[in-house]
Amino acid sequence: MYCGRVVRTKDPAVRTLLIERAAHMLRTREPITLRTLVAGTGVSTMAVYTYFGGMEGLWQAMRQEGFTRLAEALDQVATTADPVRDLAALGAAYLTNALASPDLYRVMFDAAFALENPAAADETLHCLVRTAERAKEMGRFRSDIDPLSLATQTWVIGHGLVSLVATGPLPREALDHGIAILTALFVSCGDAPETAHRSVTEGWRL
Amino acid sequence: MYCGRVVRTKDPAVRTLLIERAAHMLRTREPITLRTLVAGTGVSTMAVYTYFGGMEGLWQAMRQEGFTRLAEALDQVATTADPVRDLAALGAAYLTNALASPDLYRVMFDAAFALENPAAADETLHCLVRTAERAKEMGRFRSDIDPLSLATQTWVIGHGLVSLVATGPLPREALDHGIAILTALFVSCGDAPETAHRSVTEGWRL
DNA sequence: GCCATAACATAGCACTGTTATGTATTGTGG
DNA sequence: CCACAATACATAACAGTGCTATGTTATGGC
Repeated sequence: MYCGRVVRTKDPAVRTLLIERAAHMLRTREPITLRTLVAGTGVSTMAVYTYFGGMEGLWQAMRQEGFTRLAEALDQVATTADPVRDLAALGAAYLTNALASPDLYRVMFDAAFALENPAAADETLHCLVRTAERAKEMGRFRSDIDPLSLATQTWVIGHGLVSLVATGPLPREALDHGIAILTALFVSCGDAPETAHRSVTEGWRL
Repeated sequence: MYCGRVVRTKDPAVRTLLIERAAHMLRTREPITLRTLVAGTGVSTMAVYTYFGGMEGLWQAMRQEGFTRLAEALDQVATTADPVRDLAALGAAYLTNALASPDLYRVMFDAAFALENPAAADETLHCLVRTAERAKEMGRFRSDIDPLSLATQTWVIGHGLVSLVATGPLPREALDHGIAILTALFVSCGDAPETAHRSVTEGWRL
């Protein structure tokens, strides 16, 4: 059996260089095109095709990078003895991360990436689910509460808030609505109203 | 003082023709470009510039059209004796309208249209606010509830749901989470849990 | 040391939105 | 009534886009 010879290997440094340059151009609001991306880097336009298979592949890589950073940001949220506070803090971290780089956020949730990487969504939800489970085990939530559903609902609230604020319709102060909605949601899960309100306002530090 | 003469007037029919054709191409997933848009219509590419000032102007007109249709869809929601049900129905109508034409929805909330037409958002919120006021007057909500805030929160929930479902991360069944979140929100406003649940499930017909 | 194969560079293609330029049309003031 | 000025519209060109065809260079296994 003939095994084809592998003769040249891609340089991973070039790949990360392009991604970081694209991320930088995204931050500085420069339009990212094939030619502006490679300009000044010394590499030619073909590099985008050998490393990403085209511009769409680069955007996919950017989305992956965005989800990775989001997961890191959520992981850095402190775990305290109050899981309800932590759940609100995770929501706040979601907002902070998204509003810190709204352009990357827009790329992440750009349409037409359906099912491209369904694991990314689950990964994002994972720490939310664990925190919800913890709150349930501590007796803050009723035993019939589904942690995954609650995590999803928390995500929905955070995403709706940051979407409407980032794209313009709602002013930045509207983020405070998150406190009321989350508190109502957690109370409906069995937490005591005063306790829930205190935990949420404590975790909701933007 | 010299007043310039107005000698030729634009034909409004051409404007609506282009908008409707663009809307149709949006529905049929055809890529909308300057040339594909005017192809077959008999008008030349310059028409887009005389009527919209360019492609960006056409997208703005599309957004306006989208918000107008959304307002009409919300206006068609029946007003019953149960304002809490109506509030949930408005949320459901928002989802239905958005998912019926997800591409138009994406255009509407496309980024970089910040403050382009801030009245559009208020217009969208208006019937939500009125319904919230009605529920408050009927004693379903506490007297300290701010209808505008509650309407905004309802909008945030609906928008978060439809965004995550339309762009892929969440499956369509996730729309059912709206019932739990809205019920929790309305209960937090003073409505009785059983009554709120019944009203929301009644209004939440997708 | 071959030499097949991948990495890379160059030039061109079809397409995009936009604009410059020329023509046709039309309402109105004299 | 009608000449004219200003607008609507058509044609063609321009700069820029992503992408691909083609040629060149470099490299690692036999």
